[in-house]
Amino acid sequence: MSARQVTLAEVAKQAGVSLATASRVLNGSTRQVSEELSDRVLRTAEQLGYVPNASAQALARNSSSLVGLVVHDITDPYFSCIAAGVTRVAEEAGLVVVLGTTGRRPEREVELLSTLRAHRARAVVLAGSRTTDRVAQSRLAAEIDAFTEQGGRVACVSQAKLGTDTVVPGNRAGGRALARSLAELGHKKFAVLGGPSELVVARDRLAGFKAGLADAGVAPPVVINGAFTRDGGYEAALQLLSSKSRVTCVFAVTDVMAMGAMAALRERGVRVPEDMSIAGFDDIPTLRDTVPALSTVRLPLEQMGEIAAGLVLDAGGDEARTVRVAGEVVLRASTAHN
Amino acid sequence: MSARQVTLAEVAKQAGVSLATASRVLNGSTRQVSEELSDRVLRTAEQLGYVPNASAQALARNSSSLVGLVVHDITDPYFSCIAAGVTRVAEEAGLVVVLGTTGRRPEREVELLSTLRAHRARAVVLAGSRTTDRVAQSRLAAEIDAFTEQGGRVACVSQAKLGTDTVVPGNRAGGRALARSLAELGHKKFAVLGGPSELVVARDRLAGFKAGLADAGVAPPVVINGAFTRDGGYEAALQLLSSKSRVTCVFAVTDVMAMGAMAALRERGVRVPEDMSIAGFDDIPTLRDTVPALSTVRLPLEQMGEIAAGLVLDAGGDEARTVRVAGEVVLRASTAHN
DNA sequence: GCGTGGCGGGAAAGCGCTTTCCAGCGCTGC
DNA sequence: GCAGCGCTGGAAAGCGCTTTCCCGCCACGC
Repeated sequence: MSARQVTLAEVAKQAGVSLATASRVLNGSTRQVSEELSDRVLRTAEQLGYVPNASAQALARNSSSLVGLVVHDITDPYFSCIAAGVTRVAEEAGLVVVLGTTGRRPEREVELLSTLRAHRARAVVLAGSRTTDRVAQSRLAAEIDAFTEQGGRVACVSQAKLGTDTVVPGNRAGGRALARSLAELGHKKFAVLGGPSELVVARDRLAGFKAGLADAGVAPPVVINGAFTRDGGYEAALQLLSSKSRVTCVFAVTDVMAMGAMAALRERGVRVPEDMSIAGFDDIPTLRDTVPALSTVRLPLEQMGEIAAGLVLDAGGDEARTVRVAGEVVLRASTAHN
Repeated sequence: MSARQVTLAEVAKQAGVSLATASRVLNGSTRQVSEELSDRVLRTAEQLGYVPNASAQALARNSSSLVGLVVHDITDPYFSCIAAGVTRVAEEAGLVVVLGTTGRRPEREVELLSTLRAHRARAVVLAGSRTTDRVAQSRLAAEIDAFTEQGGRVACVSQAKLGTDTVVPGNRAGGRALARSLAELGHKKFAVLGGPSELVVARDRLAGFKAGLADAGVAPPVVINGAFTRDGGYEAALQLLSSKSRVTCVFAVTDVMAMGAMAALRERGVRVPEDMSIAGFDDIPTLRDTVPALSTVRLPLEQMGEIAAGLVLDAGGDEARTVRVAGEVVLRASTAHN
């Protein structure tokens, strides 16, 4: 084993041409090569099973074919959908996706970016949600600068005041619209299961929701913060149930949290939607199969990944571009009239 | 922008040492360097924000820090769980994961492997399910050979007669055990929603299930084949309902298919488990939140990813190793006595 | 005192490509 | 007839590292 790899030099020699010619044939050089030589090179390359060494190419060209993708947790449907979108676009462009997971640790994000920089990734999509932690943010910003200085491009999914291209879901507007729809159903007493207070996404959705309630002349909601996960939603719901508040409708700031919350309600014998209405945010695909079907604000997750990848791949100007993606309220069986 | 990248040479010059010394300091060379020089190098590297060029390192060392991961569809929880396991192990080992998705097209698998070979990935985990398509299989085998020839390692998740390290879930045994458990509940008339007949995983689970029924002295099941997806399960279930067969229990060969089937049953007003019991296979995390909770055969998906990554990362002998992972029958609310 | 061996440091030869630069050649235009 | 041009092919200089090889130095043992 470990038969040494076929190199361009071997192909060239075998075909009786120079290294330069072989290189020109086997890669879309601007230079023309006569059909005869070209054929010969192609044939011998094929015959020898030649595969160019990507590292060498990257080194010589000073640019690689890697695209980074940084997510918190790939098992979370929110992220895996975005990942699907990003990989689709990247693969179509003949690029290769490097997947990094942070486990929700901001410092991991910085580490990953640095690794990606080491690999001279040509672009990175950051799909983690930004925090309000000043220190973490500034370190991240510094790393992003270093990355772009080197000629790499960065795009974020979800808002980030980081001066990068960004795909911004309508978190605030979505939350607001949802609140109004729910108020129209006659609910008067709301609870919100919010994520960790330092997450911008969570804050925006909450703020939007509050604004929507205010629009409808409804009292502000009870807010319970929990982890941004299924179990976080579960815990938060339990906490809500054990509190004295008599709410009739609860909004979990992500679908994943809402699923956890529904499990908690079910366990405690609280019927959805008869005793309690519940809604989430994102419209992850698994929602189709919950019972009752969960009301939510639909975000085109895969498409968001595609857009982010698109932004980051076509050069664009120096200007940071922002693409807004609207959320659409989808009322299903988990929310009823009150 | 595009301020040229800090190179080792610059660090060396700045620190007043040779290239060799700088290299030795900044990477775990076996050679010792005096503390004084070492300090100086480290300090200037830090100060200049030096990040080694991974491509150059890969080229010089003739080995990269890339690990490939090939899945059919990253949004499928089965694969995303495995992916989580693989990335965890890879990241701990300081490696970087390259994610490739095939969309269930066998030729894509070959392409991806070739790309990974171009990148001199040091290892690859193939998480797609093998098919019985001879041509596709032999092309894949050839590509795997080429990859290993080059010193890369390959591991497969799910059985593959490909001569690679393999993590083998107990598909047959799991199917068999499940069948027996279900027969014990008193069911006499079964249906199986099988995947495409050329998928080995699907076949094995089906075969095991049939064997289990035979063990219990129950008649063979009605078999309906559909796509290996949620919608495939949905369609297959509809087909089952419109057929004349009066079955009381249905086994979908994957949880994802089972979820689709449950949706179909729900739509048609067939109550689970009162009118029909249903069970799946895999125990994907989302199962926790279906109603009724789905009976299944539990596979430690994330762990399988970890094991595969482990196999592929620690050198091991030339021998192809096989790790068997047992499935455990988990009966939940979706299956009832008959 | 001098060969020996161990050790820290540097020069330089690659690793497998890309790309610049130059040589040769057949044209055109004066 | 020849300067000038466009075009194809090859030689060779990198790209940023790692690693071999060599050199000088010091501590030893005889």
